[in-house]
Amino acid sequence: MTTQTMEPRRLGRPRDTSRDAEILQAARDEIAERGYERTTMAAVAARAGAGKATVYRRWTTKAEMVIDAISCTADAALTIDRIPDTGSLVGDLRALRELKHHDEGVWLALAGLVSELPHAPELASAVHERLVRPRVRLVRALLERASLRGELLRDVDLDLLATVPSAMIAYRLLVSGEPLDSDFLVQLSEEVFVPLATGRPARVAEPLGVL
Amino acid sequence: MTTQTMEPRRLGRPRDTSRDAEILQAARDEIAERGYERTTMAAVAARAGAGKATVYRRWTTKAEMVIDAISCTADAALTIDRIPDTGSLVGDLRALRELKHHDEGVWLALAGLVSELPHAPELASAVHERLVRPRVRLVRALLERASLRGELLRDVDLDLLATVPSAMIAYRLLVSGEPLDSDFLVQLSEEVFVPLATGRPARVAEPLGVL
Amino acid sequence: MTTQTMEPRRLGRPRDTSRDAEILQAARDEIAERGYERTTMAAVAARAGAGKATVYRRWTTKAEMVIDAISCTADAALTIDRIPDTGSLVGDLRALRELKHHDEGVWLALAGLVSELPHAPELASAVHERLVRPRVRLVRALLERASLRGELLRDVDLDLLATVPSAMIAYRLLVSGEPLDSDFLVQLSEEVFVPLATGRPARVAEPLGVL
Amino acid sequence: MTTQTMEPRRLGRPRDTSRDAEILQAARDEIAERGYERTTMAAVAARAGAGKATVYRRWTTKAEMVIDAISCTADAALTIDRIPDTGSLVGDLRALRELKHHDEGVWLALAGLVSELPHAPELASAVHERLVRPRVRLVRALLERASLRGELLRDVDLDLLATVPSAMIAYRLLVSGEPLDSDFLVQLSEEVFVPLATGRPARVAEPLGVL
DNA sequence: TGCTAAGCGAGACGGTACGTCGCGTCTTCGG
DNA sequence: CCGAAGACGCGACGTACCGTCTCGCTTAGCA
Repeated sequence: MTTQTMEPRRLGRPRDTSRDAEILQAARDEIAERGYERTTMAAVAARAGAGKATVYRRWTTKAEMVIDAISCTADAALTIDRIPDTGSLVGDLRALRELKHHDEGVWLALAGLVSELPHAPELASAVHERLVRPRVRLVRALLERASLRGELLRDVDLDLLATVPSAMIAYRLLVSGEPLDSDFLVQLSEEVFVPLATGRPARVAEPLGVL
Repeated sequence: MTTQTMEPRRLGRPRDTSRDAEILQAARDEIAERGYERTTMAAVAARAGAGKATVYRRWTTKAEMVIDAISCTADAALTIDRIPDTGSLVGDLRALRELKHHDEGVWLALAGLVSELPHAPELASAVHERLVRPRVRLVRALLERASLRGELLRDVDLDLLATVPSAMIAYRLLVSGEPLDSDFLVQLSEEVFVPLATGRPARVAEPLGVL
Repeated sequence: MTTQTMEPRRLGRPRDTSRDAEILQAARDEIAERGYERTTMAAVAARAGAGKATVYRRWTTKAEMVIDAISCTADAALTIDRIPDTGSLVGDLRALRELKHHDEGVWLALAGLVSELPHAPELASAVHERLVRPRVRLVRALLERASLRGELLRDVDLDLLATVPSAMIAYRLLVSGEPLDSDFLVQLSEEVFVPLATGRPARVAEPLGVL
Repeated sequence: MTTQTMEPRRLGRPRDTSRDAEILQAARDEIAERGYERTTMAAVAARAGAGKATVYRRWTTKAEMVIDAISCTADAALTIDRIPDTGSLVGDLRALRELKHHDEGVWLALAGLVSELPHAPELASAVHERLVRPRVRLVRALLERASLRGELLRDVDLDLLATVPSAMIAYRLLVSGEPLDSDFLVQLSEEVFVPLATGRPARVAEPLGVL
């Protein structure tokens, strides 16, 4: 047995994989400029200097393409390894805030997909797997780290707790339409998330906003 | 007594107000069946046995119509008056849960509007005023009632806190796609919201539904 | 019984029949400028200030539209009544040449349809009925007029004979690509058609070209 | 012996000239089945078991390929040498009819090219040279042979006359859509062409097919 | 009672995005 | 270097939906 996969040795000209990234970048740019709804497949293709067929060969649907576009970003690969252990949950979160290049774009692009999710299970699972889960998983990892330190309340449900930041951020961007300024992020972290996890009240005396 | 408004005394056939409710019901049905994106003004009109002009005479936009459709429901008018004062925040929330006829429909319809909000300020404020604010306001009223009882932590930000339940519910329905079962609502209330507001950990001794 | 037709009393906004002519004119203009192949439905619609749907509502196919476009012209309605009886076949043809506003456009548009005819029977019969037959019928009527005068040979097949001018004109425009100059038309008439019909040789002594 | 041309001695694998004929045959088959418009280069290549590049290496355009396809047939090489001198024009034409393997296919393929001719001069001249001229030239040669015999009218224009059969055949196949049955060919020859050339009426005593 | 203006169902209108398909070129691989 | 396969840029196709406009009718309220 030569190869472990049964792929039948692709014939013909292979996909130009460099076009993938260029098209996804064009998609991100269009979405950033015009929003999901007003983003056109033709415009994405034109911006990437590609034909529409080249786009549709890769993604059969605008939604699929957008998922790839917004999940293939640097900070999508944000893992617990890149968050230094500062010795406390509140410190770790502060470190996380400094790392994150404010991924508003991801959430705003998600806005356009939300209406499709209930009727497109594959799309929903892709969104979940690529966009939602990584963020929740990272928070959960921080909670587990804090748990090892003994910072957490005994009986708290980590799975539920880990969704709180994503929920609050999504709500602020998608529903109430306010920006993700750092005041909000600090407040979310130190007045909501940490007290909830540790059972200790927020340290209100401390000046808000590291940045 | 003349009319108090300067309306120039409408001539001609008056609008048939009974059509409003029928159209809104048709809109709700279509949205429930097909989702916001796939709902067509023509389909709503046809389902209501009306012409498109009859619909557009009342709402200039699909989004506006949908807002009316989903905000004109019984539990949209839920106010603090209808929540009995049970003597504790956790009890009040339990009463609220019993009152609420699970307004999933409202949130799912909201899903379709989310993508338009960043580009349609009027729509955004309508959504905010009609859908979001009433729910947040109700929660805030419950918090104020609890505050008078002395249940709350001194320095908690009521405005931020009051958005937590809406945020968690929106996230569950719109983003993670899970249903609003009562286990979740109990957990949200008693493991997240109440501890956050009062600073006291969840009453873990009490059975929390199935889990 | 009220009306003789069973038409069910058309509902809704009636077609704006004035758009028909404007679209057909736009189609003729586009075809004249760019040729049949390069004429686009979108371009025709845009030139007519119409939407594509308005065009497709009337003609489901480019070919159908073009047939209408080229058959709804003034000289399409050319009948024997408008050809004065000059007393001889050759004179009648001369009168015909003066009447005809050189319908090259019709034939050139036909060029684009020719490739579809063998596979589209409806199209073929439309082309035949609207474009070909009227021209052949006119010539045949002139032949019959000449026959009453006793100009014709006894045994000539009028049906076949009547197709000769159309065939020669089509061949010149579509196949050999030469223009329909008046020398050719005179020669066709006086060296080919009249001798063929009457059995008398062309009158070569006479100077060619009335015009 | 070196090559007589200055071609720089082609390197590498020589072109497989057997593919030419296979591709042209595939092209003819496709055109016969689907018509020129609906014939696809990809389909021709696939039918020939070839890649599109193999096709385009030989002909830069669908039209060019089709011209080759339809001009590389046996009776395309029909010359005056193969028409026995029967002693009369009408006899020579009868001999020609017996030789010709009814080249309907050529004319039907031409149908698809007609629409391109006005905008593609090279294509037009190729069509003219390869398809039209040989047929006209053959007829003209027969006319010249008849002229030597003294059969023709003195002042007839041979160039114009020689196009009549092609024009009538093209018209019948491309425009009126009727088949090239032998009745028509006989009538064309003996009631139209010969009388026109010789000035003598058709020999009506002889039975003309069915009619 | 009849007039009049606006409401009504129906559907045509100008736009615009969609996803598909064909053309003619280009790029990879194996022979 | 050829040949098979197929990706590429381009752009037309025909469909669907949006929000507006227009048709002929119905229906209230005023005269």
